[in-house]
Amino acid sequence: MSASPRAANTKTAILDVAERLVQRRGFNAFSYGDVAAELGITTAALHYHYASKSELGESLITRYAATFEGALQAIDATAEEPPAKLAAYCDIYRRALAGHRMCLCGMLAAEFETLATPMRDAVVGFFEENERWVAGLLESGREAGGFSFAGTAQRSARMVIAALEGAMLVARPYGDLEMFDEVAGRLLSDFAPA
Amino acid sequence: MSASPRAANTKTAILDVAERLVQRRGFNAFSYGDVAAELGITTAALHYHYASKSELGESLITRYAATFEGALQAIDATAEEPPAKLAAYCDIYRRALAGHRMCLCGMLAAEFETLATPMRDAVVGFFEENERWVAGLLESGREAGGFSFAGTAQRSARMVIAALEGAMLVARPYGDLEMFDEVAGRLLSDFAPA
DNA sequence: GTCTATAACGAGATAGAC
DNA sequence: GTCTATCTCGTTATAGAC
Repeated sequence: MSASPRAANTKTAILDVAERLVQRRGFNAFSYGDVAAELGITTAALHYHYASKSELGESLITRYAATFEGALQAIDATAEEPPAKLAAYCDIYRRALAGHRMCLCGMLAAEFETLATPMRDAVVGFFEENERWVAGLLESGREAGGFSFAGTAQRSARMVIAALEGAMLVARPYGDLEMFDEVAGRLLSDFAPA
Repeated sequence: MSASPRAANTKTAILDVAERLVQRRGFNAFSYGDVAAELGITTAALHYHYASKSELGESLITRYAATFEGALQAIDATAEEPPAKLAAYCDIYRRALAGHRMCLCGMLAAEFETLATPMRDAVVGFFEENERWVAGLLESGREAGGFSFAGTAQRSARMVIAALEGAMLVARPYGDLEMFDEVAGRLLSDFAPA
């Protein structure tokens, strides 16, 4: 065993801890000290892997977006109908909330004005990609007859994402997963054909 | 600057500046120094008016909730029909977004885990009050025939608030007011009778 | 790759003069 | 009611030893 595999593990472990802290407390409310203490290393070691907090933030978003994209492709790969796929999409958000986490990019959207440009661009990119995917799903569902809605698919996609991000935001203070389910359930039934 | 006529209203001026900073940057990303510098006073003077940052935060939410409540009563006092009242409700959020601001309590909801108990309670109280008001409006609209929706009014009210908070959250990074309008417009048309 | 040590700064908060 | 001065602590970040 060389020393290299260990390095990759530490990098990943840092991302894991930082990701959870950002999703729960926000980017401006976690510190290198928090992450270092939890991993049993020093902040200096942390700076070896991620030179600056902004750099760590960029890596956080990049990995999160890639994981999210993977989840979307997994949904696409199922033989389910569009309504079931939309439900699966809602469930991605639900699982984060069940872990007392906000969507990473939803949290960063709140703190948007305090972020460096590279992080801002990455956050916007995440939402654009999601909007594109949801719009595609809605459109194919409308063509297949599983969905019914007025206006453009893009407009409805924005509604879906806004409602889900907002549901997480508001349900978390209540500590009420059922409140999220109510919003998601209502969202799904809104697209059901009459 | 020392002869500012604002001197007698320092407490209010502090709230004004702090409120804008929290709505734009978040509670954890503004400091006594930021507020003091903008007002041309020292942080020591600030501590005279608000002994701690948490105390300032509580006053911020209390005033915000009262102002919001006043806006709701103003809507109630109009002779408009429920759909027009719901549109007016959406417009409260829209005006904040036009000023590049998140809803104060939406921002604090993101930072919820980092807040002291009194601030948490005040944030939850704000959302409960809003949910109550919107549910009442939806119910009276359904009875009068201006609205049509399935399920309980409370459930639909949660959907409305989640969508509006989420629309603000997601639209702000884009700097796109029209994106908020799309979500709000879709929300309003969803409640229109078939 | 991780450590010790420390720099450099900003934060919230307090004491006491005016 | 506001000031100067100061305290204490936490933060990001760097230098250099191991």
